[in-house]
Amino acid sequence: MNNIDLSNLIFPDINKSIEYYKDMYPSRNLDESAKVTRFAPSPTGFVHLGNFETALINYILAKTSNGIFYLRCEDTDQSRKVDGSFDKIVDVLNKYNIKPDEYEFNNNIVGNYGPYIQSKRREIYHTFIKYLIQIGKAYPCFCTKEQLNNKRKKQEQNKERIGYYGRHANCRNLSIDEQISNIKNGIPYVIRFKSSGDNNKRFDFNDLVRGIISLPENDQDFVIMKSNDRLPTYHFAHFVDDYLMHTTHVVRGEEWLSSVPIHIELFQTFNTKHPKYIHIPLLLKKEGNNLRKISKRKDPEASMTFYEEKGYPTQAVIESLMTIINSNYETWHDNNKDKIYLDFIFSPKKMSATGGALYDIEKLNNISKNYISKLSAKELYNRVLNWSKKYDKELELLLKKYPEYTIKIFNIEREQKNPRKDFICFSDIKNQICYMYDELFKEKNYEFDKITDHKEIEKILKTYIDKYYDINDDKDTWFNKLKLLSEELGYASNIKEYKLNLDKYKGSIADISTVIRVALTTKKITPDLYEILKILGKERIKKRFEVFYLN
RNA sequence: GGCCGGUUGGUGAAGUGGCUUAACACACAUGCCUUUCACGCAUGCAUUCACGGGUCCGAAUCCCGUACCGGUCACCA
Repeated sequence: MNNIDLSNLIFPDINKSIEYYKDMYPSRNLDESAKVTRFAPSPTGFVHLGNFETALINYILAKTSNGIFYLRCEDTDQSRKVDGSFDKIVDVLNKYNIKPDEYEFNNNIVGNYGPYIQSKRREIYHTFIKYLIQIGKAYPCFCTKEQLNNKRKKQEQNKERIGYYGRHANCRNLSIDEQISNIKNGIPYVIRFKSSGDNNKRFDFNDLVRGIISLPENDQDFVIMKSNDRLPTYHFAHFVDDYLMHTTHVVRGEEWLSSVPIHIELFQTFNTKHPKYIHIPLLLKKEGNNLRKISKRKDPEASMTFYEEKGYPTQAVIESLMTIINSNYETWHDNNKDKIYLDFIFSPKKMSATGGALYDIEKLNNISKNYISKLSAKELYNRVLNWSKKYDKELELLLKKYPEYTIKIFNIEREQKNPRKDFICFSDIKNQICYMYDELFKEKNYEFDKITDHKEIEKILKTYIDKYYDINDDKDTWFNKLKLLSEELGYASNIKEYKLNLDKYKGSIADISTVIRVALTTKKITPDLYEILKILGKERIKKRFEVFYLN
């Protein structure tokens, strides 16, 4: 009995060689500088902001080098798999217009290096594992979970390095006959890689963000195939897939940095170059005095659905991530206003290696505010309408009922050099302009400021509407009339004048405007009053004023 | 506990030995403009780069030590 017999016993149906697959997936015919990258999420739930950041960087790397960006579904952990979550991932990528060149979706394979779903690549993994067994670089391990736990406890007690390595790797020394009879007796087993590394030796590893790092060689006999579903673990699937798919750059979270020795050893075993690695810092969040990983459960902003529900424009989300990804991005963008993020030359070295980038929602708000302010009224209308279809039915109805009217509202202090910036995201809008629609003008918490006396309010409103307001006035005329109104009622028409003679006046034109504004909208803060009056129309103005008339 | 990474204002950070009396942006504050709100503009906001020591004419930048924070040590990715 020898390794060949063992490998045939474990994989009786595998009869292809690794050469077969190497031929099947030849080198990609690309320029030397072209980068092949991938987004390789596991379908375990919703899309995390950090995952999305990874996807974005991978995409940028490929697109800016005339390379290939592909999507690979890493579903080797069947127990954590959540139905429909891969669809969500595809959906998010689509929304943000991050289009993979190669992918597999709904049984439709695009690209020559598939399948792109790991659970469908079982035969390929098995072929590689069979080969490793044959050359004596992998072996079945029959240790139970309990035995492994005990081993770990013992190691902890003895203050030894924890793990399955060297003399702690019991099953490594089983004879072929023992292995074969165990398998024939139906004892469950995993396949482990037989490491030939030495933990006391070190090697230099070049991480594209951090530079050269000295790491110890791997000597762990890590698991490469799980026992019940016979699927590979991440480490092995990473090697096989990125090897056969000819990935040139792997972008992943910092948590993988400590697995690098394992991955390097795998690539070395097959005498092949490993891809370049870009380990990006984790997105962290401050909680009290401690930092922690941004988490799906505690932080709504960790999920990409948060940004969609709130109605942040996708461009704003990408912009804000770009400022995190490369700190010189913002300056570049200010100097290249007409360019898009794909024109920017991304440099991993410019990435912060600080393991503590706090995702700053304030920053996103600012970027988003600016972005929305630059949209035309028509464009904004379309975007908000589109958003409302899914997230705000009431708003959708209104937008559809009053398209022209709404665009007029959106156009107040917009489409000019320095537009107004008061919408952070689409979900913000309804509340800010609710007073423009009678249907939404229900909750009435009038924010009167200085003048609260009802008699005075009535007098101001009545005089204004009866004597002064004319919807056809141009802005100067309108404003002059406001001055006349102020003077007639004993208020200063000029603020400076008022400040100089506080006791001469009841107040100033500012107080008069506030009364009109609040009576009309309930709010102290609104866009330009002249425009609002004009858009509301005289009838509606009258109605809103009448509420304040004492009988 | 072992190994790896990190530590510059309220926040993201620039900075790799002298051009830094620490850039830029967000946030905040004040003022100007202004009918209000906003926009815009102006000003302010780290005498100091976790701490201690060393090298040097010169250190946020190089070296050593300490502290703290994060990651990892699964048949999860």
